[in-house]
Amino acid sequence: MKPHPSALIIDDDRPIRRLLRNLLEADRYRVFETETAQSGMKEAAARSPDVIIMELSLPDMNGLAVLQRLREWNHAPVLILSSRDAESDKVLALDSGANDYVTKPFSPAELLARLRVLQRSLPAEPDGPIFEHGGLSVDVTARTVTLHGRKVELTPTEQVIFYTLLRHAGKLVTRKHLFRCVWGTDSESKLHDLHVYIANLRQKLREASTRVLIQTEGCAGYRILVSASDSINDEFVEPDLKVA
Amino acid sequence: MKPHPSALIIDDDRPIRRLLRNLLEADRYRVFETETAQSGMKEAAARSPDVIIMELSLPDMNGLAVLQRLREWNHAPVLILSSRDAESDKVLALDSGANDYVTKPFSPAELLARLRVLQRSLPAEPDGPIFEHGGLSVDVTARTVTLHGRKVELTPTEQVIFYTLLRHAGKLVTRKHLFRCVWGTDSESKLHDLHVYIANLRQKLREASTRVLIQTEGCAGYRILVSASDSINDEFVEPDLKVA
DNA sequence: CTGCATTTTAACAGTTTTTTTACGCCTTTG
DNA sequence: CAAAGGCGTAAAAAAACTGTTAAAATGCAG
Repeated sequence: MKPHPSALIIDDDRPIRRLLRNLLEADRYRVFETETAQSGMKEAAARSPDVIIMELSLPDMNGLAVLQRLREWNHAPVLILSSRDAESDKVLALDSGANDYVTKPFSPAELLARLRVLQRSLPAEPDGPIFEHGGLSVDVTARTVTLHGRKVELTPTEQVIFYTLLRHAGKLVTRKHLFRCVWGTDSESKLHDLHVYIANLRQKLREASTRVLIQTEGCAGYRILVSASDSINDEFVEPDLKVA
Repeated sequence: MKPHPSALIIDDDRPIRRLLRNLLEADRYRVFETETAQSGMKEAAARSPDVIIMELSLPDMNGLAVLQRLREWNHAPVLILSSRDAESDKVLALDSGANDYVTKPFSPAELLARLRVLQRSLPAEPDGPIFEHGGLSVDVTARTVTLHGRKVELTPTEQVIFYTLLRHAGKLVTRKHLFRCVWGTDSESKLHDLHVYIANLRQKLREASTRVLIQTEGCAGYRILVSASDSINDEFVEPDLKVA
């Protein structure tokens, strides 16, 4: 999803256009506007907006015809914002390719909400966040960790620890913090367990690659380092990982 | 597109339900109906309707909560048909996952047109209803699964589980997600059932071919893998499947 | 009502994960 | 230097979880 979606307004009523522009820009849209069907179609082609807001009664062409011609090549969602509120108008418009129909006068908040619906229904859900750096790739939705091609099998608890370390890659993670993340308690009773898990993690990571290191820090906690190459002396980076 | 789309009505008002049923059946819908939110979610899971029409004020649960819980696993378009016409109701519902909002009393023709829009904008059911990969072919509309020529007979529940796993082939599917898809609830009470169904599925799949594997992942869920050949050592692929 | 298919329940076996236990290395410190 | 404490590793025990099978309950069509 673009950080700032764009909207194209096709309406011959200047006050309405200004009202819409203010509304949309307050909601962080990039706004384009035109008065006529002809220029509207040109703008739609030139700007390829994320959504189109259109009046049905345009000076130079029937709105329905515009819709049909638009739909031949453009798949951006179209919201009809019209003063005509006859049932037949609505049905015809919706069946001609419009995605929603709002009558004037309209509720600004509702219009914005309906635009959000159109935005939401558009993009096919992409795969979840994938972190990748130096042969280490973590697919959060698939819950898989691969280290230069080799799949690393982690138990649930190992995953929690690994992801927690990775989330703060390069930074120190205190044992206390790990206790809380894994067992929900900061009691020292699980100290032995942590040692065991760290050992297991190290072994599994070592079997796959030398590019990931878990350092021990004083009597405080651990720190994970990911290097771009196999050379230990390489500069270790601090990836900006976000894991659920 | 299925020849006869199905619709689920969730409304506690019997006359409204009858009105809607007549309307929809005249438009060649297969219609299911329930009165409560609880049974509504179960029906949504069991029938997997092409569209859901729902009242916001339900006797047993807030409609917004239903929407949000539904959206965690079900992507069928939802049209809210409510007597509440406050702007805040509309905005909240639309932002909670509803795809359209119509107030009672409503125009029948407009409602049908809006339903057609929802059908049209669906996840754009792509390459026809048949999925095929490495000897596994699934015809969703005919509800048949064949594995290198051999037909696999699956019970309805097995199909839901199988399709759900397949839809996220290669990805982890949590038990919670499966619970919701199959039973419409995330209660752990069905844990045993899930074990049984997975076992049955594995057996049926094994009898037909070794190309389909259902892996168990930690204490999280399952993951399905489909390979191109019978060799177990072959690289398992993650087909880009979209099943309705 | 009866019979069939499906779903649910229940019991048990098998596996994985977590925890416990034991031991050895290393550094610190009196 | 020796003792103590923190840490790493390995293996075994315990617990939790999952797989499998069979039987009982349920729901549905004829």
